[in-house]
Amino acid sequence: MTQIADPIAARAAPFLRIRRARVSEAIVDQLWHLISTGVLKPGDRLPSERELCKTFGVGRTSVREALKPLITMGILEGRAGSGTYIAAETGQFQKPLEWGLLLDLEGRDDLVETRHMLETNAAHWAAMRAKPENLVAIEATIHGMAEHLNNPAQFQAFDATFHFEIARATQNRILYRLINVIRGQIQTWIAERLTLSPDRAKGLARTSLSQHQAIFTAIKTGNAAAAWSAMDHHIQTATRDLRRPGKPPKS
Amino acid sequence: MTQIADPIAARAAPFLRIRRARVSEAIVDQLWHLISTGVLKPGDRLPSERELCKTFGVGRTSVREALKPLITMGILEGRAGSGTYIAAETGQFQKPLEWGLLLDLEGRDDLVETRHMLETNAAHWAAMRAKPENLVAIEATIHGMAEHLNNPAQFQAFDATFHFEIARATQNRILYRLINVIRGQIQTWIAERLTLSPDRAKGLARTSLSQHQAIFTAIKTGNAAAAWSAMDHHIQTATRDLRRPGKPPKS
DNA sequence: AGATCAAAATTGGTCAGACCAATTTTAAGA
DNA sequence: TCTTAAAATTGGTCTGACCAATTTTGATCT
Repeated sequence: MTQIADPIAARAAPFLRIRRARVSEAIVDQLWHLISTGVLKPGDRLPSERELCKTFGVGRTSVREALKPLITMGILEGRAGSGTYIAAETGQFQKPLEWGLLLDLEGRDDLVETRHMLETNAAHWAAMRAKPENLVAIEATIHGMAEHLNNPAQFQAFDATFHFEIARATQNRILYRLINVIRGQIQTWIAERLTLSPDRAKGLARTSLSQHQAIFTAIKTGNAAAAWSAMDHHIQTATRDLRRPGKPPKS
Repeated sequence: MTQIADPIAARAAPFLRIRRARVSEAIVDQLWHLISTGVLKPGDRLPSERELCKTFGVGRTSVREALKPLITMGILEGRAGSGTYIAAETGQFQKPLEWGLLLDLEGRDDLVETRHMLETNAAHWAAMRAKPENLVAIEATIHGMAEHLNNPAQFQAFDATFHFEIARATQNRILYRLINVIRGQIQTWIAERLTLSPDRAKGLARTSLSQHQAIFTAIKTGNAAAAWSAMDHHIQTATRDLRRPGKPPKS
C-alpha cells in the first residue's frame, strides 16, 4: 500500500515496459500534465507543499523531489515564504533545451550547422507568414542597429533581437525556442570575437546591417526564396567570421 | 553553526554576484560541470549519497535534491541498492528536450513543420557524410520493413529506426537528438492512425517502403539534393496521411 | 579449493519531525 | 486610516529512521 498504481501499466498492450512507479515520478507526470494542458497557467500558484502532501497522500520529501526538477528547469519557480508558481513563459524553456542539446557537445560545428538550418528556414517561413506587427518589430531592430554602428555591444543586442523577431514571425513556436537556445549559445562566441578585435567589429557591423536589410526586404515582400538566400548568405558570412582562420566552411 | 560557510563568498573579488547560494543548486553546478567536461563518463558510478553528504558538508536532502533533477532528466540513473550512475548516452536527453519543446504546445502543426525541416536536412547531410556503417544500418532497416509489410507494429518500428539511422548518419548530434524527440512525439499519432485503419496500413506500408528505398539510394550515392527531395516527398506523403482530411499540406 | 546460498551490509527511495529565513497575513497601536 | 510589529505560512535544509533492492560477505556443503 505504499506504492501508487501505475495507470500506464493498466494498458493491456503486449510487452509493456515494466515500469515500477516511483512516487515522485508519478507526481511529476501529474504536474506535467496539468501544466501542458493549460490547467495551470504561468503565474499560477500551486498549493503549498504541505497541502500537496495531504492531497497526494505522500511525504513531503516526495513532493519536493517532484517539484525540484521542474524548478531546476525553470518551469516552476519556488519563492520561500510565498509559494511555488508556474514560471512565466519568458524564454524559460531555455534551460531544459540547453541541457538536452548542449550537454556533452565537444565541438561547435554541430551548433553552427544547426543554426544555419534553423535560421534559413525561419527566414523562409517568416516571409510567408509574418504579420504586420512582426514586420514592425523586425524593422525596429534594423533601425536600432543603424543607430549603434559604433557601439558593438548595443549593435549586437539589436542583431540578436532581429533574429529572434524573425523566429517569432514564423509563428512556429518550436522553431522559435530552438533558435533562441542555439543562438544564445553562439552569442557567447560572437561576443568574444567582437571583444578581441573591436576595430574589425565596426566594419563587420556595416556589412551585417546591409545583409539584415536585405533579409528584411525579402521577408516584407513575401519572397520566401529570397529570404532564405539572404539569410543563408548572412549566416555564412557571420560564421566565417567566427571560425578560426583557415577553417573552410562546410558544403 | 548549522549553516556552511560559502567558499565562493570567500573570494575577495570586487562586486561579486551576491550568490544567495541555494545549496542544491551549487551541487548541481558542480556535477553538471564534471559531466559536461567528461570527468564523469557514462556508466561511471558516483559516490553514494551519504558519502557526498560528507564530501560537500551538507545534508542528504540537499544532495538528493541536486541529484533528482539530473535523474529525472535522464542524465543520471539511480539504482536502489547499487548506486547512482551516469546514464548511457542512448538518447537519454529525450526528456529535457520534450519538456523544453513540447510544453504548452496546443497544435501539432509546428511539430509537423519542424519535423519536415529536420528530416529533409538530415537526408541532405546524410547523403554527404554517411559512413559505411551508417549505410549498412540504414539498409538493414529497409530489409526489416520489407519483411514485415503485413505487421504494422513491426513495420513501424523499422520505419522509425530508418529515420533515426539517417539522423545518426548526419554526424550531427544536435540534429539527431532533435529528430529523436520530435519523431517520438509524432510516432504517437502514427500509431493511432494505423490502429484506426489497419486495412489502409498495409497499402501505406508498400508505398512507404518504396519511398524509403528511394531515400536510401540517394544517400548511398551521395546525391544530397535527391536525398532531400526524396525525403521531402516521403514526409509530405506521410504527413498527408496523418492530417485530417481536407487540410492541404503547407507549401 | 570451489561452488552455493543465506545472512549482513550498503544504497537509493520515502517518511517524519524539526528549524531557519523569507514572506505574507494579521492584529495592535497611533 | 495608516503604520508597524507580531504571528502564521511557506519554501529550503538538516537529521534520523525505515523500507526494498542490491551487493558483499561468509559460512556451509561438495
